[in-house]
Amino acid sequence: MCARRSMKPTTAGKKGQKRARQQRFAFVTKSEVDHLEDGYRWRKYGQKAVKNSPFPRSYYRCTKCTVKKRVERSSEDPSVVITTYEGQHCHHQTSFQRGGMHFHGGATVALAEQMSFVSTQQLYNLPPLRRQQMNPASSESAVSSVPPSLQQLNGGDELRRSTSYSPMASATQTPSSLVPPDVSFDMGLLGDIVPPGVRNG
DNA sequence: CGGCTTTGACCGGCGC
DNA sequence: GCGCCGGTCAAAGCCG
Repeated sequence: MCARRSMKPTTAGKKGQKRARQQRFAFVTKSEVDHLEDGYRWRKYGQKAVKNSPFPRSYYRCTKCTVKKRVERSSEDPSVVITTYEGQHCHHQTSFQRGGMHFHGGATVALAEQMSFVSTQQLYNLPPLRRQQMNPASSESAVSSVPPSLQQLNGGDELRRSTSYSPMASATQTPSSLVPPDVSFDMGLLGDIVPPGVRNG
């Protein structure tokens, strides 16, 4: 209303570094709620309506660190929520591990099993497909090893057709197949979300 | 009283 | 060079 941001070099002031070069990890989840409880405290700091989807995109930021989370619903399947994590948590879970009985100990595991790990690149390959140079080979993308199922989609137009998130359906049935033990999820995010024991199998 | 959510506006980058 | 889009901030309001 008044003097908004006097001089915030943050908005996009990273002109030198262009855009955040933090690890990004996106995955698809089938949930009614767009806010997935991953054990961290998220504070909503913005919401914008995107062209790709009739649903608005929500922006969350960890109250403990600078990790950001983007949540948007699929334009095809309102029940499908696309969550994109940016950055790594440098702290422990705030809650849910003790009093947060919302999920028991295996909550994280269940969560991971529900999710379909999709490389950000795939998400950026969706319809709009504007900037391809976003992450050509800078390995900026989160996942280096994409499951065969996903690769298939990545190679075909299926992803942007109607089977958008077919892998998710499979995930509901055979999640293990989507996440081979070879996958190198060194992105802290996954590591924080999924216990080491689970990642190893 | 504190914390979180909501809404609008502004900025920066990229595409055409 | 202009326009469009995405992303973030900031203030106000509401709820616990």
